[in-house]
Amino acid sequence: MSPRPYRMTHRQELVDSTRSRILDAALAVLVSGKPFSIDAVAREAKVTRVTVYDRFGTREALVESTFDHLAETGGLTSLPRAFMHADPLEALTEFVIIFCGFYSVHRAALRRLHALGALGQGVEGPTDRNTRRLRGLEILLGRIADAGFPRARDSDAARVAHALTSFAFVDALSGFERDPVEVAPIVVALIHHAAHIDGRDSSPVPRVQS
Amino acid sequence: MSPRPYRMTHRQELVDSTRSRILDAALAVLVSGKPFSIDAVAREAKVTRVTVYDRFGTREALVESTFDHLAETGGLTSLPRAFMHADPLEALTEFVIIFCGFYSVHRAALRRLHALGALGQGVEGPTDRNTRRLRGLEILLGRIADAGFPRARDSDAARVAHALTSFAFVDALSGFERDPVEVAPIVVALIHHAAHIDGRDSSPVPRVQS
DNA sequence: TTTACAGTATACACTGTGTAAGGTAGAATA
DNA sequence: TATTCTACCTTACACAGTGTATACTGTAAA
Repeated sequence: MSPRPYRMTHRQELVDSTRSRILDAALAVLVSGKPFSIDAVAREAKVTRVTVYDRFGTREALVESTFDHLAETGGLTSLPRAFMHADPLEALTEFVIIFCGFYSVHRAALRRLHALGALGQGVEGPTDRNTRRLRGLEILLGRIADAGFPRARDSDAARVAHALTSFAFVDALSGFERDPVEVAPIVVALIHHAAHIDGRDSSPVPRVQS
Repeated sequence: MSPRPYRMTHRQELVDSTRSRILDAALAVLVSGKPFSIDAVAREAKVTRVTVYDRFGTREALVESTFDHLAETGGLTSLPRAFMHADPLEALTEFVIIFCGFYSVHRAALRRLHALGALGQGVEGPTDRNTRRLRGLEILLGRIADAGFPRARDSDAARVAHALTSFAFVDALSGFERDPVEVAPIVVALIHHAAHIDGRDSSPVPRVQS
């Protein structure tokens, strides 16, 4: 009665392709402005509603997966480049710019995605997606601390930087007429202040740019 | 055929009371975590679903009214007090504290309310609720500019302060363990920096506190 | 050739939305 | 006091979306 072993190799590609077709469809529906229903997603993906439930189980899980899919395919892949700068301050700037660009491109989708996520009555515990940005900031601020701004390692600094680089804040700061990438310099300046990088009261004298 | 004139005096009180009973019920449902349905609100208000539609027309309008109801009855009434401080810097601090307190008390409701508002496919144009906070900040920053920090009147300053005092940012900054009122000092400090109140490069010398 | 599995087609129970029609009680008028 | 107006109720209906169950089809894997 034990089922015959069955390892999927070539076939897994088909499965994966329908999966990402569904996720792309979900994004398309989000951007379109039409109400986000499983039915609309399924139709857009040219797939049955049942298949969507089969892949993702619940509506909430589909939203979660769409979030991740967006992060993986939406432009955040260039993020490691930010960590390769020799100058940690430049690295931080690049980091912020990449995120603002990401927010800019997918603004409509992200707004609805965040709203849908907040409505799922889940306590919205810290997602790894969120903590990943926080970890990145901690690393960059650590390097900045090593470069002569020791207070950048304050526990507050990373927390504040995390909130300042959140989609919610960048979106609010951009308002209706501005593009998120335009406000990146403001975000960077605010982080500098929060991490005491603007040289007001950091004990060692910051490096003077020649 | 013209209807007899009918001015409601005493009766209007009853109408208003059911109206606010519905709005209180809406808040209760939001806080409870149960899905926000017209049905749940009606049951909580001991009123028929039809009555809710009668009062508010559509679900979206109910959400909007609930937002306003929260602002009117939820603690923002003490806001004028902030404008009575002689010292505009203290006024700004009080302003921020009042909003953070408001966010703190109604955090759960505000989260879901914002999510519901963002899902209403309306373009989410600037609500007066939002612009009212912006106007308040412009006034306070104007006074601060008059008090010796001219750059506080920069157009950017108010915009940034507005984003920094948004529920979205304060909520993100508070995270899961902190209370929104605790982060008020951080918000104030960031606004000071955005408005060049921290004395780094404002042309006239700021007042020295004796 | 046979089995396992992704995906389809269809149907059902359920919850929620929004509207319609007619009834009741009580305040506002005459 | 008798009448009219109106908030609110009861019931019902049409519709859209969610989530699950059942039986079928095509194809990759054994």
